[in-house]
Amino acid sequence: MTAESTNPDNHETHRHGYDFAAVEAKWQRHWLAGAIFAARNDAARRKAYVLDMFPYPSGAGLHVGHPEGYTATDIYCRYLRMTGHDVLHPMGWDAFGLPAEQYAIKTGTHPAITTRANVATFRKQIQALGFSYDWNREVDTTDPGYYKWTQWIFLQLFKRGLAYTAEVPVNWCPALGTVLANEEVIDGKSERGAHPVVRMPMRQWMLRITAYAERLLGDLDGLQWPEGIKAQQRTWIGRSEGAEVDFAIEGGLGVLRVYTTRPDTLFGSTYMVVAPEHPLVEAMTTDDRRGEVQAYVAAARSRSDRERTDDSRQKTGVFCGRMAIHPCTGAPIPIWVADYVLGGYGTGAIMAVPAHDSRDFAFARAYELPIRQVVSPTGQPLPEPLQAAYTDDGVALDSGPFTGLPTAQFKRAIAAWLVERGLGEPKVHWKLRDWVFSRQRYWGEPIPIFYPVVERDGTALQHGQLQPSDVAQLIAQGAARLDYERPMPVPETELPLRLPQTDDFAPTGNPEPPLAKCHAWRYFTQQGAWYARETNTMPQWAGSCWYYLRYLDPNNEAALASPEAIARWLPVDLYVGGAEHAVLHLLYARFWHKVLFDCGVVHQAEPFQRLVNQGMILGEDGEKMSKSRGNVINPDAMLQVFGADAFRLYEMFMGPLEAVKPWATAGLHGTRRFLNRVWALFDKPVVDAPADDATLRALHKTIAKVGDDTRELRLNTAIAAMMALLNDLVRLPNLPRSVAEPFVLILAPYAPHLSEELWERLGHCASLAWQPWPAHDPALCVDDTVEIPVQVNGKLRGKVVVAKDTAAAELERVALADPQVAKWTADKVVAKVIVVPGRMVSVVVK
RNA sequence: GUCGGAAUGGCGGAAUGGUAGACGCCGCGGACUUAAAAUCCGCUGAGUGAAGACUCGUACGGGUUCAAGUCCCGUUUCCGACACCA
Repeated sequence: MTAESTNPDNHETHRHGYDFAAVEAKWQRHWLAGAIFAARNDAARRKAYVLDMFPYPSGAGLHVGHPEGYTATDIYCRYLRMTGHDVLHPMGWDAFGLPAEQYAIKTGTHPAITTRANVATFRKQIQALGFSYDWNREVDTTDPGYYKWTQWIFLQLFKRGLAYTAEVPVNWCPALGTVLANEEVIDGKSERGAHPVVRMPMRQWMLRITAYAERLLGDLDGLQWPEGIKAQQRTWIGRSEGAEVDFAIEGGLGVLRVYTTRPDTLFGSTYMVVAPEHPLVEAMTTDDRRGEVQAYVAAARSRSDRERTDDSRQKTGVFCGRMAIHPCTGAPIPIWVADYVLGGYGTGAIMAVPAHDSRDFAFARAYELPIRQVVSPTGQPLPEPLQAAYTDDGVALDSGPFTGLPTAQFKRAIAAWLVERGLGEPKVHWKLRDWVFSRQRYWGEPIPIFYPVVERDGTALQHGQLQPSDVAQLIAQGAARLDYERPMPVPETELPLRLPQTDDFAPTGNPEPPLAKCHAWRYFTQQGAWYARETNTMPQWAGSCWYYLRYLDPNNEAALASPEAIARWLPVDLYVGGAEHAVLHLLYARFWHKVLFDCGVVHQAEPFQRLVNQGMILGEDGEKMSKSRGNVINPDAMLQVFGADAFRLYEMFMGPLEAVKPWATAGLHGTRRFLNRVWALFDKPVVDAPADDATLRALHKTIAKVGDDTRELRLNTAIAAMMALLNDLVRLPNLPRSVAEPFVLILAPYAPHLSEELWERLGHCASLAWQPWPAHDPALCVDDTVEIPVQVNGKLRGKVVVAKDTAAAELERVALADPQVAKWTADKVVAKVIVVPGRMVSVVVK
């Protein structure tokens, strides 16, 4: 008996089982104080790098979704330690981001202070769940020691020509005086206050992720990732094979180049469309159409991407007045300007084939343009008028020399034909765009770039007696400007480029970032000349792109991680997190990893070998948890009532890790009861006598199953198996040590606090965290006798109990002799008997 | 629309093509208690039956097989992602 259960002051907890609050606090202290889970590093042992997607430490604290993935990886890691692995299992904070900055603007509290407080809350909450993280490796993306290396990676990108600036539209909200992120803009209005938002071009940093499109696509094949995530990334990258074709523009205006994936429908092209931003729009527009076209282009420009791509919108466009010459038939076809063609994809111009493209079909219908069939399933035209575009492959018709060719052959033939005549060529295009990398925000990593300050005539602004604020004034007055054509990298030795301390996070009132107001930080002299720092900061994705590398060697000041640590731990063997990061985070991180691979920093092409998405936990009403629905479950409250072990167990017992599943607090009573029953089991005398055969078999089967299930992350069925074993053990008069010890050990990854306590009670002084996983005896995992179902004409009619290795002939004899079976075979002719020894007997009668 | 996933008792879920519903929740009955809670024992897919037992049953319609929740074809519904990318 322990002190808890005999202490009269503790009768409350005794009645409900053991004092889990005391036990859990005790072991959490013990693990932390002894750094029990510091990653061991012995090159002779197998390594495992198990990673959770690190959280953004929001002010709201942990929700029940966070511990779902964390518990799964914790169980897995504890299992791996017991099976002889060196395990790297770290945790950290993705702490740059919008909410802290918005809070700062509202309250004046510096984001660093908010962040520190939130991190402390998160750490405490996570530790209260007893996870076996190596806390010596905690990282925080807002720590200058961390973002020094985020900036360093940016410089590598810059040096390789993968970071560049371009004029890109941003969402500028004049009423709020700030630039908004896409997700802060809803239907062209600001999320807060519903003020109008205008799109205006601004100089932005871009990352050339498109240069890696081919590799980002190809390398997906070798990854152990959910099919859905791979499919999403493939779609996002959007490789498309087709051809570019030149159409001559009437009036000697050169050629209009289009991209199509269906060059086989070339003969069906009855008009052309260029995007409103196409460079030739101006030149192609005839004078009588100019007013109309200009108005259309202006209207299109003011529309947001979202509006323009709204599917339900009626297609619009204007005829520019000019005709193109069909390269095959020589027929003149009209050139239209319409915003259903996107400027940023392909060549920004298409040949419209209304008979075989649903968008062109809709447009042709609306503007009464001709529709010409050139493909059909059989090569015979479908009845006209067509009700919809026929977009499948088929056989060509009315296509000159190509008539009668199946689509695939046609595509090959026309490609050669186009190349031969210099009219076009096969071409691959990608949907993936370069990554807009700058944000007009304070709370992010400063981009380590600066520009010369020059006078009106372009000569360097000399130091003189100027102060930074004077320089700012000169620029404001137009007497000086930044030479954005000459971006210069901050020397690596000067990293980190720290965020300036400031209390002024308020929007600037113009599209410039808040850092533009930090004159003393922004303007500096070097060899007598003035320079100005970049004032855009990096997006939140930056820090999360490479954090898995910093964990390897978090305090290294000379490199982002030592070559030894990189060689030892990479790649990440298991990465667990939410599916909401299917595309962006996982694609960006893969991109950076490949760049670092090309830099020779890392040695695998891919960072994350195996990926698992935990399913969302819904509210008790089956709806997504949200404050407005009032169905949010607070994990702290659950821990208070049920304890960490019961909470962990419940989250895993709810169902498969990947599944979306509703919360049910009632279910926690089940896991709480289970743990109490385990505790009560040890009230039985622990004896050194051997266990009976049935118990031994049940134990060994359970050890095998829990091991298998844990490796496969089928944690729900592993728990069910341990519950079933307990149901057997409680019936025993006493508890053989040879059963008690393995049982505690297999339970340990799942309910580590209780297990440590029981392990100690069994007389062990060291933590069980590094105990070997109990071995199971395969001979004890099968029964000597088995119950064999007997089917007659496919229906279960009887069961016979036989020795497990009963031969087929004997099994058949016993089965047919069984009275229950005989009842169904009497008066019938046995036509066939299928015997699967050890499994079942199936009798066919007539 | 496209892509990915799912559909099994009152609920969460389990089932290498081979005894559907393990395990748990809820519920019901019983023991203990002055009583309740907690705990322990038992029952718990639907239907027929006194019982032995039988019939039906894994979204729907077909098919393959001695045997289908599981494999194949088609349909419906739900969830998630993408969505004018030519």
